[in-house]
Amino acid sequence: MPELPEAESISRALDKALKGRRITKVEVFFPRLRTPLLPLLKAGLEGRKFVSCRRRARYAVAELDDGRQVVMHFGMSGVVRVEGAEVPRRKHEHVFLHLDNGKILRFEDPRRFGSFEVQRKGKDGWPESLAGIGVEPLDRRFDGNFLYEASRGRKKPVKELIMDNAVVTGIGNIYAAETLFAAGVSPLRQACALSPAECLSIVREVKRILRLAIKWGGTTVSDFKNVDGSEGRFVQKLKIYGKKTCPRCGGKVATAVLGGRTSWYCPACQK
DNA sequence: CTAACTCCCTGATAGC
DNA sequence: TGCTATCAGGGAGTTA
Repeated sequence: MPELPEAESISRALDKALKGRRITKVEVFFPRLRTPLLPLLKAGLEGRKFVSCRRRARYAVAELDDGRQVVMHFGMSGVVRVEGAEVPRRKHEHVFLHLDNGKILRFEDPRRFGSFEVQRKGKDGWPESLAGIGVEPLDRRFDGNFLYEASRGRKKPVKELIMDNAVVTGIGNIYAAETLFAAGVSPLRQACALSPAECLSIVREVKRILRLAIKWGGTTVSDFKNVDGSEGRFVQKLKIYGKKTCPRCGGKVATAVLGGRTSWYCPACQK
């Protein structure tokens, strides 16, 4: 499932594949994903040229030469490819943007949790629809002090706090679990009970693990594929997510449901 | 303001 | 073997 590192891999690949390419035709094969797709047909995209693609949170944001942005979210099962018309349309490919080099930007999403929209650019250079979301986890502003301040007065479990996109963006279930295991902090701990040192440790591990995962091309768990069809290799590096025994102490890994998501943790190593 | 809930969706897998 | 039930997940929305 695409999380931040996957969105980063995709955005980098799309930046190369789309830069300078003009859209020649738009096709939509399903009325909506998480949001309606039909507005794409009326957006006047034909003739527009892509100038870049960058990541924000778990979105890939491809900018057009008129200042608007194609904003993609991959949900659980979203896959974007750039390939030719000789490949028959797959069952769950919902959007085609034909390009002036004969290739097609194709968006596939069987579970339709993703989104594919055209947005106006806001004052901060990012889509208006993303205004007000939290800080990027790899930004300098996300530091131990930031997390400590953000956790004051918050009684929810720390795992839910670091997965809250209004606080810090793009940390999904897998990376939250891996981070808290590396930091030795239980996902169940109330955020307001964290010490400054624990906040610093969590922040450091978030950054270390996300950078490592980006380097490894993301995590392939079931659905994720890179733009070139390759699978992320970070899955080989997972230490706690989906595991039965703790790689550190050999004890039994526990699970708990937090915020509707299964959390894996070692009760002996994470306090 | 926070917290706790629901909903959206398909495919893989488990169980009978 | 073929059915049904369960689970996976992010983000938006609602309610208290």
